[in-house]
Amino acid sequence: MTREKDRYHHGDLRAALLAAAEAVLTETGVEGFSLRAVAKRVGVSHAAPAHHFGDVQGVLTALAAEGFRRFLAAMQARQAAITGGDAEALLVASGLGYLDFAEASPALFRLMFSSVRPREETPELSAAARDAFGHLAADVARLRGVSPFEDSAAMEDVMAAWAMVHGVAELFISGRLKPMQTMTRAEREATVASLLKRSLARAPGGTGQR
Amino acid sequence: MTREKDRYHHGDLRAALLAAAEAVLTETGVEGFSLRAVAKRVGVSHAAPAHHFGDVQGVLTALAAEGFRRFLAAMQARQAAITGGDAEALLVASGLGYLDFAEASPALFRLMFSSVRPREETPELSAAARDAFGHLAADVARLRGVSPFEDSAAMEDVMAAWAMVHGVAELFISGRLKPMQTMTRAEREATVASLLKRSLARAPGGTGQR
DNA sequence: CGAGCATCCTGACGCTGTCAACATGATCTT
DNA sequence: AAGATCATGTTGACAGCGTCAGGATGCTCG
Repeated sequence: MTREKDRYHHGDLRAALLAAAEAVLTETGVEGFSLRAVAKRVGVSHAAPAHHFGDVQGVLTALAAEGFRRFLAAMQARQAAITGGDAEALLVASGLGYLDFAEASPALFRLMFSSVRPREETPELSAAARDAFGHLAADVARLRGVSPFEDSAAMEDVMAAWAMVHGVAELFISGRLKPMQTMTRAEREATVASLLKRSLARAPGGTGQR
Repeated sequence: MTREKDRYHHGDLRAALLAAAEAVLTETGVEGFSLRAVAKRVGVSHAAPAHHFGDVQGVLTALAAEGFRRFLAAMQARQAAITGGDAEALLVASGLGYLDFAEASPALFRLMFSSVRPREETPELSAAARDAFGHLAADVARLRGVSPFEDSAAMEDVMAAWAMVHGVAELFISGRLKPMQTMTRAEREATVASLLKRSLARAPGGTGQR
């Protein structure tokens, strides 16, 4: 079953390249990302990555896909940390996991959500993104007792919660949410929970859309 | 006082470069942005932009600053279009203007909010961004009758409304808000208004932060 | 043991941003 | 009016970039 180390010329170059790529991404952002810098960091020739990922877009696509998987894991981890929570508490936990990820890996977060470089149509990436979205949808389904895909009001709940937590995440890692930057961690989480609950408060009458 | 046209070699190269830069940005995104492509589009040598903007970051910074000014104008335009609206209707109008801008200039929107390339500390850029934020804060101040900078509950309202509309904008231009992509313009605006009103619904008890 | 193949390297191409040196033309001083 | 000065724009060079073609290396399996 082919141990990771001591085989081939390098070992497991693909994984090593991905790790180095994330490091480069973190240091330089998507805009300054360089394939040659990744190769140099691993100590391999500048053209080696092409054999595993095709081109630079391939590397960024694989990175984004792995990002979505870890993103989902961050939400699940927050949920696993609470014991006797109701459906709303579980949804709030997902939101906090959402923010955990964005805060821990802002460059990766932006690559996933605000970049045109990864190939969106790739099966691996679109599946990983769909799973992450599905997690939020499932949270709302549990809360409302109905699938968002069959109930437009529940779908509006999904959009509301998602947009709210995503907006907070984006603005926060951009340093534009000044009031939240000065809070303690506990204060911040309480505020985020409060904001998320707002997003679940259905307006009287709702949208009126089908 | 030095007319814009018919002087120097080109005329008003700075403005022409900015216009070309926005076109290139729209076509290629931040990641594929090229200073030489901008120069070529204007029909000028590849090093000409340096005299007006220093380097590529200077161009993107100026572009982002102009973006924030037009961003503010889009919010004001929506407000000017309604006649007898109350404070909440005015805030919703700002939100719709927010989305107008993001939808009309997604690449510029991302440059302003999700890129590390513009120099944030530049006076021109930070002032333009501050004005845009101030507009939202003023909307909330009118709605609540108190300045968000003196009332933490009102500041939470600002964060809520901002995060909500920003999240909607980001997810929408990324094509990730599927249910909203299939709506008519009127349906979409009604949904956004509904979501924005959610963000203004204070939870019973609030956050409890100072 | 040797064929085949996945893996990795070398060298080249045109592209990029930035810099230094030079040309041009408007403005200001004397 | 003439010359100096400076903003404006050009040219050429440099290293770094992504990508491709071709060659080297070493594992795997017949």
